Amino acid sequence: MTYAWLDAPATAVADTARQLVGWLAVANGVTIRLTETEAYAGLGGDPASHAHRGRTSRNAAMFGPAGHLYLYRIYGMHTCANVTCGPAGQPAGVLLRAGEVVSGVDVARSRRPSAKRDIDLASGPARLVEALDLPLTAYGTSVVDGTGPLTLRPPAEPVPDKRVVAGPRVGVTAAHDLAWRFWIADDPTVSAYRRHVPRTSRKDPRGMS
DNA sequence: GGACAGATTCTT
DNA sequence: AGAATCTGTCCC
Repeated sequence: MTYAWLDAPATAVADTARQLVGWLAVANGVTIRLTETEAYAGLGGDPASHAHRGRTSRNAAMFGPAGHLYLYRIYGMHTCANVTCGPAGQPAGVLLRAGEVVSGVDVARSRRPSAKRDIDLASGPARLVEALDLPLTAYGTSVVDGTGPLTLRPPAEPVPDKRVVAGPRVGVTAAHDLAWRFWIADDPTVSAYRRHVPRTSRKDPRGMS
């Protein structure tokens, strides 16, 4: 399968993020309708991007062709999923921030025992990955040709523009002015927006003990 | 070699 | 508001 965004330049990553709102993410018996996405560029223009400092073993997938999984571990315990955009050599990606489980709810619940309500099953990037049970071994696999565990499918009807809101990215200080987060207005599965706040109490701030 | 902050989530 | 807990980056 081929889609227009697969051939879009990396500079169009925000448009791609917008388009992917409403798409279906299918993996391991669970289907999630994406309600929230976030765009990340790379070299040069986007200090918040993992690719901003150049290629590493972790972000290598972002430097590859579009339509592949860039998975990364965050805070030592959670995994987040991006879909790569742009041609090889031009890093860009769309973070799958949240979605609504539309099939396989029982399976998703068993993977997310802490979720109190169904709308909490995938209401965050790490929650979404856990609901889909995407292992790190799926790193770099295609999301459009069926060879990997995750497949992205377009919705029957695109989400109309008037239903999609754009705003600042979550948890990001750099480039705070960019409205590169997209979500469906009033959707209960959209992750709660939190202004970036530095971590507290990593160590005794006074150096006393 | 070491300190630190982070595209988070869950519990107090 | 704090904890769990790993890694790239920056600064010795």
